[in-house]
Amino acid sequence: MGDIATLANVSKPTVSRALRDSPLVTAETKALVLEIARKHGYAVNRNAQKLRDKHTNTIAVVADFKSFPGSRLADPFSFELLADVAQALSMRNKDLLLCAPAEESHETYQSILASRHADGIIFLGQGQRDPMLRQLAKTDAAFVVWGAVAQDQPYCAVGGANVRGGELVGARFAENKRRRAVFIGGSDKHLEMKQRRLGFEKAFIAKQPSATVGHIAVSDFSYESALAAVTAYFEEKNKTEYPDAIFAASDTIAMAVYKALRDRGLSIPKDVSVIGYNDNPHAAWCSPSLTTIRQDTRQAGSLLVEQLMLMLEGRKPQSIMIPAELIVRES
Amino acid sequence: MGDIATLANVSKPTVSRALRDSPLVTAETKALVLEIARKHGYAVNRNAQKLRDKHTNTIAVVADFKSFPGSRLADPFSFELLADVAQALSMRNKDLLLCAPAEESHETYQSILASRHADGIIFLGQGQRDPMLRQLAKTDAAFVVWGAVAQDQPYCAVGGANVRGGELVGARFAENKRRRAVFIGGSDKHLEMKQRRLGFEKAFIAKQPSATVGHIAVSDFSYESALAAVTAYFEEKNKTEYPDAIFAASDTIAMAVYKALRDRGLSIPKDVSVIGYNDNPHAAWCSPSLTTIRQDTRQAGSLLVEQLMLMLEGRKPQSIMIPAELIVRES
DNA sequence: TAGAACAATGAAATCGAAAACACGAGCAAA
DNA sequence: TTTGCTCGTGTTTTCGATTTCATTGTTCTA
Repeated sequence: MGDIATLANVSKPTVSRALRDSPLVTAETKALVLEIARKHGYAVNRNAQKLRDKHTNTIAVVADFKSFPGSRLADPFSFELLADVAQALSMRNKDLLLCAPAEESHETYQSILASRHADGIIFLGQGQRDPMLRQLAKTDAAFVVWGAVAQDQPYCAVGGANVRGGELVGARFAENKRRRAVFIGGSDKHLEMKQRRLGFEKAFIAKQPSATVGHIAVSDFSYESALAAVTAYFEEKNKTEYPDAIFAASDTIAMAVYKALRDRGLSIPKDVSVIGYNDNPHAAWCSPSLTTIRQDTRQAGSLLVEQLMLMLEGRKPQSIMIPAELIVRES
Repeated sequence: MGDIATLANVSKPTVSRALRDSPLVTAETKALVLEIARKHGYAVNRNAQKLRDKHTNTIAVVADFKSFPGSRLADPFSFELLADVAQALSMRNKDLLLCAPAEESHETYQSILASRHADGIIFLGQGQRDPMLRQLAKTDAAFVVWGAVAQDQPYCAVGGANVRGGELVGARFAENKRRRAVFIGGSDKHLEMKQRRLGFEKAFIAKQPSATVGHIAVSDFSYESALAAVTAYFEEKNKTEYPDAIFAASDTIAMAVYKALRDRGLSIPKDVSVIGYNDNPHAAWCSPSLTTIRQDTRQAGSLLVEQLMLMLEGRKPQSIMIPAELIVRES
């Protein structure tokens, strides 16, 4: 910056002001400085800026790419969410630091903020880290979470209306006169999964009091483990006990269900209805196309960013639920 | 840092050295400083560090999330690649700055480096930005690109063996005695697409000299535009001219082909063979399961990072092709 | 025409860490 | 006993931009 100043025959502060388009410098000087800076490919050093300004203008985004080490991709839903968060941040001119932390402790995340790596954190996926997040909330850390929105939560979360989503599925199965429904998804440690299951069971049984509801637990949300879980389930039941409706907690799991049903020669939806969650692109493309629950990731992304910005301005953020919509297709 | 120094009864540089585990300080002092720092939740200010050190330890990754504005996700392949690049970077303790630049010019990217935002750039997807990249290569910018590897390229690229991939498909169709093959993919401005098409046509015609090869161009790689393009293609042909083999430049496009064929009551693979590209997870799940070309994104990610690191060390990087593998399934 | 108000600019201090350099103590060799 | 070296530590300077605060002219008002 000193060089530019010399070249323009002004002082460093003037260059700084010109570059930040301050009203304190003449249009003439401004133009001169800008021209010289451009010509020499000069760009202000962001690190000096960050040091001086004491804020970094960047947000750390924590995403779990792999549902477990060595597996293939997590559900594409996470990526849509990431893409939409990225867009929301870029609209506010914030930089996005993508984190896949090695160690999962609140100290790790505190130090991201303490070291001025980022001004705030967005967690894409609450998963099983609720206890850690509660710890983190005790500090003055600025963060928001995509996940279940609950009553007693000491931190700000934005998430789908999971209970409602479950209810929609339960009601739909009931309407179609299904009698042996099964939920397949994660354990109750996963708050979102628990909400979906609860809403589902309640709504289904309310309308079909004499029907039954089962539960298949999967350890992670990969296709492989879901397939293993469903297969095991079928193998220990005899044919008369087979479900006639399956609610999969994600579309990826639903694909594993499709496979298991096809292997057994069961037809979808005649023998068994299937409903998924998230409305992955290919839910619409597969055959039969998959009925599923859609959550608007675009809206989710911008709400997450919006609430975090509120926190950074010192204002109070709000936990928000975004609607769940049943997309009825063939399954 | 000054405070920690006072508390530990030493000077700032000693704290600095202790924290960086320098051999110049006593194990005793080191332990004391570490303990005090931990207790007070102190973390070194990364921005001051970056300013002083003149390098940022962060890499900018440019990813195109949307194939065109307003569309849904780009092909999941990009995300697998992103995930694997993220992992490769985190193994080297590099931070990942995710960029979705508004303006696509070499100046934009130069200024990311000039402003010390990042030390280097990884472009995930060459797309149509080859001319821009050539401009950028004229500067001393450190960057690598996922995309087509070509002879006269003035920059370092890591990419799939697209010609070879195309050849595998062409050979496979020829083996199956197909006579009217069609390639559906992007224009020749997209170097990767061009390579796939060329390899395909050459290999197919070589083994089936009397056969024909057609070409359907799609503007972007979304399901919707692919479906529109295929549909239009079928509508202007009469039945006898229908292809009996279709090579889709991505699995997403292949799904659109599936849909179009199903709509016309054509059976896969009896009437028409279909082969895709990338081996998306659900290529294996759909029915009939999709024969496709696999590229190892894990390897791609670590090679991209490795070559970039070479550049940053001042050594000469190398463009590298990773193998294409034909995954034979039902289609 | 003096004095105030104002507009544009410059000098110096600051952010937090790290490297260069300096220094004193302890020890070995001469 | 003196010189010279190593070891641990402290002093000082530096990185580059920005924000006081001070300083010029300039214009306007009484």
